Amino acid sequence: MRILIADDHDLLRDTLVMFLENEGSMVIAAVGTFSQAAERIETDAPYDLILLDYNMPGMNGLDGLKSAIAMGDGQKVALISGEATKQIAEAALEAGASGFVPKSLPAKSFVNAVKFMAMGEQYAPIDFMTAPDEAETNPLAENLTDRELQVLKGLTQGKANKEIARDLDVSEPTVKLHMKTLYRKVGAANRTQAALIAREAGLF
Amino acid sequence: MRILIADDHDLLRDTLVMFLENEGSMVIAAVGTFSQAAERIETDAPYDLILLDYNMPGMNGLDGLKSAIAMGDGQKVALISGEATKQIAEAALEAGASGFVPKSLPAKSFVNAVKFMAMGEQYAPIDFMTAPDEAETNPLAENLTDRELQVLKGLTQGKANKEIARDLDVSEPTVKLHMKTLYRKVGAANRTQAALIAREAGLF
DNA sequence: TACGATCCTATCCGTTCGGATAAGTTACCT
DNA sequence: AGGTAACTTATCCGAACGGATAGGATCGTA
Repeated sequence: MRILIADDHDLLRDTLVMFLENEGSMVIAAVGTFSQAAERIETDAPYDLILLDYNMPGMNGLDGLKSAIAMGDGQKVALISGEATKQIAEAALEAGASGFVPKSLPAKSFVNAVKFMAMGEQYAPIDFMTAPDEAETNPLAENLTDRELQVLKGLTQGKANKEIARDLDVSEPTVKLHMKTLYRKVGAANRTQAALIAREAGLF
Repeated sequence: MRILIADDHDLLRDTLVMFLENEGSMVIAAVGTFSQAAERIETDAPYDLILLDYNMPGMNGLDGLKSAIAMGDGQKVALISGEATKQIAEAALEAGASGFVPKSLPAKSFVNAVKFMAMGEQYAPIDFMTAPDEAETNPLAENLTDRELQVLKGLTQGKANKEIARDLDVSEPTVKLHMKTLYRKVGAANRTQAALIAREAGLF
């Protein structure tokens, strides 16, 4: 079984290679950047499974995953990550990944997951995926009307009321009203606070 | 040689334990949170070396490192991390850590570093420590005077000029002047943009 | 149909901002 | 001693903002 591992943490990569090869019946190739991984996929295909680290030079979020899937010609590509959220994992599976493997997984389970995915199954740790979305989409966005969200978006881009009014094709007083009400809703005393709160909540 | 490893990534922990024990002459204890590590230090001391992950439940930045050093009664404590910056590494060594080990280290070097530190030496990878500060502390902060930074800090807390003036014990016109000049310096058209830019840059 | 929620517009008023200008004080460096 | 940079205060003015208030339009639901 041929496996390609791409992770920029040498420490994990080296120990992982040793661990997997110890398992027998596995041949592991390991690289440290996405571009190296892409090269291997080009020249060294096919692999039974390709593991890509989410935080790795060249990955650029899920872009790397997607292009690896595209160029892999049917090869199975899975995401591995230490910090990624459930949302990212879902997006990865959505994009066609064979699985998502958090680094918080015990090594034994990791081996099983690798075998599982190499056989063509889709893998993701149940407990990780069923964990409640932290505070759902956003406690903020829920209470805001569409218009208020649009105004807030303009605000987080540092725009003046007048600009926002022009963008939304409404009058300035209208924008000011939405502004005032959304301040109340998000608990801000002024526009700067509102903008920071929105950013903090990960909006836009 | 007794080693305690605390890291919340089971994957790395498991493989690492195996790798180190394979080396012979090492007895490894491994836990996944800072509180577990603290417990081991309390009951299971002494260790020849204690390795703490920087991103781990309960660590709270360098607080965990410091308290581990304090309670360790002379035991050597080192920091291990995948994402930490050079600044953090320096602060850790400053705080009395026996070393700093990035996860980007090859497994072989890792073993050497562990032995080195267990012998009482201070370790940190040269290339990592001598790497230029990425764009210095912050391209922004460099050009701002002390006062301007203080004003900017107040701004990122959503305060009004008047509040900031009171906090810094200066008059409001003074704050406004600093405001104006720092807008120019960071390239902001208004206070909201300045606040967002500062946050974006990781200031405060 | 009536109600309520949402969205839009408008006016008014006081406050806050943003910018220009002028000028004083320290402190440090040459 | 002179020069420079940073920090400080002040005044003035126009623009933007924050809040209150009072309508009107639309839409879905009771």
